[in-house]
Amino acid sequence: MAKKKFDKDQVIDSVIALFWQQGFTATSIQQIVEVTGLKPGSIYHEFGSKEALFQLALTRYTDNSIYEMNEVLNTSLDVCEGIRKILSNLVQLANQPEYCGCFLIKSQLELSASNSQVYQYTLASLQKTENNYRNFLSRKFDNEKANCYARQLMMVIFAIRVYGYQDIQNTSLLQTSLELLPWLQTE
Amino acid sequence: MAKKKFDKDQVIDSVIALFWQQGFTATSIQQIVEVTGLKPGSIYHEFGSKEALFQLALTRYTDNSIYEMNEVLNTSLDVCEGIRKILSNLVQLANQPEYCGCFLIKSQLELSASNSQVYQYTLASLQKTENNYRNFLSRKFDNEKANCYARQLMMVIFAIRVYGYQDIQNTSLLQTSLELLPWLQTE
DNA sequence: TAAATTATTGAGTGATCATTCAAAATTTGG
DNA sequence: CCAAATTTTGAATGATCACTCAATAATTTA
Repeated sequence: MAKKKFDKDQVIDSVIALFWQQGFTATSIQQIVEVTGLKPGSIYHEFGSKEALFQLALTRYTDNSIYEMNEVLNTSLDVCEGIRKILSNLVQLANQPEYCGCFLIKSQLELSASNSQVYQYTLASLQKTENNYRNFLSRKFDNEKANCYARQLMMVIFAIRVYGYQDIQNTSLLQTSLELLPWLQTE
Repeated sequence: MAKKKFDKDQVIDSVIALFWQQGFTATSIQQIVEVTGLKPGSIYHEFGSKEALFQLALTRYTDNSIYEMNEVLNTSLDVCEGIRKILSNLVQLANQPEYCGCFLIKSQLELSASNSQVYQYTLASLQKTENNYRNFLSRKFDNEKANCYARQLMMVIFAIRVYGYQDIQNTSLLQTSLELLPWLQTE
């Protein structure tokens, strides 16, 4: 067996930014060739298709997002403080000049008309995210409340992700988010 | 002057659905040829470019959306009732099987990396929508409150637009929206 | 009706699209 | 070190992309 020369993980990493910024359709294999340094043949030998590579990139993004999310949540002493930290981080991202939204949401909107496997994946992943928040919230709240709050939280996160393109002052987006979720205030 | 044979407005109307569903990049001139019955030459003679036609389609969608929004608002006796009707309509749209989100938001996310004129238009249009809500809310609330509530409302609307892809039961999305905006309850 | 003006045509432009594959290079097992 | 296995190559595939333009058709003006 011949050993692989290039690092598959590294290729996926460099491709994430491309797909994230431009979307699936607007990103060409040629651009992937330029960014990765691989030739078309190598890309297709390793990944099979543009769509399969896109799925790998999106999966890595999602897994990484959920991992980081849980890291913030699990290092917080208070449940609500953890959520607040998450929201604060999202708003901070939204205020960066090179902000390009949420890869998962962008993909969902772009591919919604196709009903492809990748689109189904975005649906499932966002549901998984909500479930993750619900589980975390049930540390503090009863099941009914955790359920309601998790959905509210998801909606506010969606809102931040989209509103983030609008350039308003740094603090305002976070403030409005906290107004929408009064139960986040522990005091 | 030779009289025009085809109805420009009608062409734009048939093209809206195409761009709305598939996005700018994924929609080809060939598809536009098929849908409108026009030949490529006619399309370019009349509209100049794919992007210009897209802009016309998006502008009509936006103008129409704001018109319909104001129609609902102005035929409501109470300010909050008007807003509730808007939200209810949006949720109802989101629950239709052929739901394809908000054309403006989809375009914003797709074109955000390009920083094109169309992208700038999406930013301005969504800002205009928020201003419209703020003006309406100031019928009932003082300026400060109208400002806060308009932003909250925009965020909830963004959230509905995105969450709408997830297939949850009909009532749940509206209920969560109303939970997020308790000031909508007049009683 | 004749001439001028404009709309429409549709085959054709070169560029770029995702993808392929036989050949070359590389690596490993014996 | 040789042979088998695997990776990598990169030119080439046909399809499709947005777009053009000289020719034709339709309409208006004079």
